[in-house]
Amino acid sequence: MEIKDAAQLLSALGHDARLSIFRLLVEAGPAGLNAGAISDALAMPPASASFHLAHLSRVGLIQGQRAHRFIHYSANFSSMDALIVFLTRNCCQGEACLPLTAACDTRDTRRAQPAGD
Amino acid sequence: MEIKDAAQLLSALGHDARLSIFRLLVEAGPAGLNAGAISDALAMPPASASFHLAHLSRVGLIQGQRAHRFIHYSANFSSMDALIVFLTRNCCQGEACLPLTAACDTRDTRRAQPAGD
DNA sequence: GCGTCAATTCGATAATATTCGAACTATGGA
DNA sequence: TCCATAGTTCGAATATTATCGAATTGACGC
Repeated sequence: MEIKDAAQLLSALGHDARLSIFRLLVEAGPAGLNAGAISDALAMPPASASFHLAHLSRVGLIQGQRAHRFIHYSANFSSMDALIVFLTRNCCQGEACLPLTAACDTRDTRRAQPAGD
Repeated sequence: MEIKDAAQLLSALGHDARLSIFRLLVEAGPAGLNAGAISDALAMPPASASFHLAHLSRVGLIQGQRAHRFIHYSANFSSMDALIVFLTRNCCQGEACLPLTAACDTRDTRRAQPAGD
């Protein structure tokens, strides 16, 4: 991943509405949610939700798949993964700079982490 | 960390110039770099660099400390750490969704990772 | 075909961010 | 005090982004 790609992803996430959508989908897991459920959950006008969903989709952070009359959106975990790797690569000259991230093994124990809520 | 705070950090990083600065400082480690070295390394006019440094500093992703005539900027690793935790919290319904991040233990082995460059 | 529901696109407005030369402030040395 | 250097702030043009009602497209059942 290059600077431009990473900046595009970060910029897409750097907005309250889009970050809320993305987090919702990240927590929803691979099954995802349809557009109506998203705009409903976040009390956002459908047109606004659609605008932001299109943006997230365009940069590859989420994807939508039509099922009958609904479009199910889900987070693209691998692009989030790549983004985190980009951010932390060659970091901090070998010091242990990310204790919370390190403590999180990206599996089930994460849910028990004192994540600083 | 709340949505608004995270969005502010992501938005700050969501710009080529600022992301380049931040990555430069992340790789520079705790010692950091002074403003001139940064604008020099990135071929950026001092006024532009200063504008972006101020932005990153305002949201807490970096900090500057004066030393004689220089101001040494360095990355704030703990805010990056908190941001990553925020992004990945309660994610993916317990599936192992972040293999690359998981493979990175945030210590010295990271530098040997096949990070997908 | 027609009505209905899910979702998107259009469009016009409003707000916010970016750029960077020039002027300015701060620090340190002669 | 005066000069040089490091860095910031000002300012004004430019560019980008967000908002969301209304119109539109697409899918389904009847």
